[in-house]
Amino acid sequence: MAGQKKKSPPTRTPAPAEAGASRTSLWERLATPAPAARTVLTPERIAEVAVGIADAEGIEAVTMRRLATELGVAPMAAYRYVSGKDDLLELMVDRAYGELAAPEPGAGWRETLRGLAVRTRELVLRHPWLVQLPSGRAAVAPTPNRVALAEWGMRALAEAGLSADETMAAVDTVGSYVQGRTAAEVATRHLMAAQGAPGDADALRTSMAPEMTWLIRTGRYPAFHHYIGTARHKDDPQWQFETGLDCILDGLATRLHI
Amino acid sequence: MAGQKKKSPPTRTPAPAEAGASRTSLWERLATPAPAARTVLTPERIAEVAVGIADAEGIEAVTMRRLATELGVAPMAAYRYVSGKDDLLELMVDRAYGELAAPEPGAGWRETLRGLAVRTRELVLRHPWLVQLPSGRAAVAPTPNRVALAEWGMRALAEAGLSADETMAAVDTVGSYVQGRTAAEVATRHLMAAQGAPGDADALRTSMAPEMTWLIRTGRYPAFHHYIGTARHKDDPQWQFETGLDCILDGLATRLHI
DNA sequence: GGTCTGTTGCGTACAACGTATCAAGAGTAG
DNA sequence: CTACTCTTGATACGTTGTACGCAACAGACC
Repeated sequence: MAGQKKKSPPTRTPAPAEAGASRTSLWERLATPAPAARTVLTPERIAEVAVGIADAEGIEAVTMRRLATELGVAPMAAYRYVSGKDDLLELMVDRAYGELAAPEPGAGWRETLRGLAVRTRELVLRHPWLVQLPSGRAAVAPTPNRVALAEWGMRALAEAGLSADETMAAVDTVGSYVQGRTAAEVATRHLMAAQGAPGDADALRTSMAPEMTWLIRTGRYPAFHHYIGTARHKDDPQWQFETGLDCILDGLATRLHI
Repeated sequence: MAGQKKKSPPTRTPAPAEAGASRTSLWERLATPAPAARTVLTPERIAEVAVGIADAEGIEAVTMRRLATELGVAPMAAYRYVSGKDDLLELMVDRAYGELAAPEPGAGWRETLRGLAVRTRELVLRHPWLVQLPSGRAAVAPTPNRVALAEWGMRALAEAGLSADETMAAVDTVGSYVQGRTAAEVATRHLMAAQGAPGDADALRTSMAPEMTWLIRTGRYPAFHHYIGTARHKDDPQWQFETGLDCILDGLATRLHI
């Protein structure tokens, strides 16, 4: 089934320029076992190098030219494997999510879901660009390893005897929370890191982004001001993340009677 | 305090090119009452026109040139008011969030939080680009109207007698969920709208994006396959949103004893 | 009313990006 | 060795964001 004699069908469609209609899903294209010729470039290597750039210098440093340079290859070479930059980003996302290991089957649904959420947060902190993708498509694209994450969550809930709708709602709820919360955490960290305004000692004292400091001073947000002033865990994103997560898991247990 | 005689201080700093160090927060710059000269352009009009473009043709149609054309103005004119495209996006986001009205004070914390979440989802569905921003900074920037949303949430929880940490955790948890869930919903809708692959009747029957269909067929995701095949509310994002939201509200009530 | 001052908008220009297109190269099968 | 196919290179184009300097206008004061 691998190699035919004459007029062998093209083994891998060369990234069909995303022609509106028949967009074969990148993963489908990549699944053909790569018939081997002069193979200098592979999707894995492309993804690995791109992830390396993004980790080291941020997602905005990942340009097709920079990637090519890093790969020691001409600027257009990677286009044989990805149909455009969006595909590249999807490849990167999938590689990153590939770092997540499957949960051990023994644990209960709650421990499993909690572990997946916590480890996903750690993954995002390791690769902050996961929640800073410039594409919007890649940010939520169903890549194989990302779908695997949902699969694990659903398997964990199988024991609970929920309906299909309830199971999906539970998994998606936790997933949405993780995505939203980690995005906010990474953004906050970036805002704080970018501060350097002189004379804004308030910003450092209250550990707040300077833009936020000014907003607070307008007096439009008394409750916000009060709470942010007295909160003790304000600089403990892990506590915030896990507190919210535990609330959600409580809620699932309560409402779904599990 | 408004007009001095001679050597009057410059009334509005002309968008200081974002010089790393002293980044005055856009909102601070805009707060100076605009000393009136030949005012053809205002931040409000810029935001309004930009939002109009994004609503009609998607966020990728919003370029500085296109914006200038629509404003009937030279390409660089808007740079007097925004220091770059990121600022423009922030302006747009804030204008969109400005559509949200403050909740009525009478209701309890749960109804208020629920109403804010539901109405925020409707807002995002009205302006899908809110969760497709190419910047990542603008996507989570604390703009005045967005902070106002958090403020309302905190005021609603004031009656519940929670600690500052608990209050912030509750508001941020709901907010993160809304952000994550709506982003996924908008992305799914886009994926489905972009489908047109011939011969993929399965995609339509199961109302799944074609990329997802292929992934499922690999057999790597049996639980996912099973649940998505039997779920009845699979095409009812509102049900999914509200179910998850109610779970979270339940969880807050349970864990925080309110 | 004339002049002065500073803000507002315009025009040009450039570097960087994503990507289309075609030609050349490497490798294997016969 | 020859023919064929897949892979990479080179070149180039259109579009984007934006730096820079200059011209036009409004109002304040003499």
